[in-house]
Amino acid sequence: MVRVQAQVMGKALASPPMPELPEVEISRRSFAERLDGATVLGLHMGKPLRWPLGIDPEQLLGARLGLAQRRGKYIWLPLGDGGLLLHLGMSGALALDDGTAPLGPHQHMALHTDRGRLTLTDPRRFGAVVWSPSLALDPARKLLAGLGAEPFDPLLTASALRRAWKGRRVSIKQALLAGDVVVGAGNIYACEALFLAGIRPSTAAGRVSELRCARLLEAVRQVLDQALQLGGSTLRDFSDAHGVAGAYQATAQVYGREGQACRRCPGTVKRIVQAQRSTYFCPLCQRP
DNA sequence: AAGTGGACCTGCTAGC
DNA sequence: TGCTAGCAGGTCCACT
Repeated sequence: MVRVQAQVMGKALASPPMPELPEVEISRRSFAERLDGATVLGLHMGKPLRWPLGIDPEQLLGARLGLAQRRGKYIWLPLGDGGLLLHLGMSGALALDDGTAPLGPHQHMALHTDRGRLTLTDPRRFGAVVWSPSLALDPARKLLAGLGAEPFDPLLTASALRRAWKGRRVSIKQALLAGDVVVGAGNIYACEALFLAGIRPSTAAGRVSELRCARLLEAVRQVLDQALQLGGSTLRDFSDAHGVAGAYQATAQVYGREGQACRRCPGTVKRIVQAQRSTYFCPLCQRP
């Protein structure tokens, strides 16, 4: 199991980065094909997660799993007549093993199948495992209803972003993070994408021109794609189902780099707080 | 309608 | 050294 110290420029991060879209997608890929068609032998739930499971695990015995899909940061795992909606919250990680090792204190879900055991390790328990009779019915319907477009959806365009954000007075950083227009950019990637696009995070979303929306969309795609290729950003909490840690974090341009030199210009990376979250940016590269 | 802030939770760290 | 307060963050929800 690969474990890399979480550090940036020699300085330990205050807290590990969280699962964002690339991490969720990598998790999904790491077990989806293996469990497609598997039979459930048992489902064990540990300490309460964000919501109750919503079904008696006994009712799932013998049910067949389908191919796991992703929508935003949610994973939909078809199961029997319905499915499980999974969310990794801020500290969750999925792992596939042979089911022989005893469960750790933070492993709050264990799905035993004839092809291995899928576990959710989630120390902070902001994650979720929820039964839903289908994607079109509650609770899945309600949870997925407010999600914006998938960032790699070819139908998503700069003019669509411009239209959606027109008149909105919240900052572009908060608008991006809200995920109601485009999903997938959490705090890290939102900061990184705005840096790449040269947009000041505090700029009102409604004041971002279509040209800059185009740059931002391009930047979001670039940042997420790079993270996917590098295996996700998290070095400590996150790992895929084989326990392989990600390497994106080392390439961060601004995130977690307050007071350090900008990698593009003579400026210094600044940190501000927006909606109770840290935002990192370069005041010289990123214009209002 | 749009925006704001609280709640959830626990590991880590800075500061006393 | 040992303790504690504060911070990190994704999402939903209640409230303005």
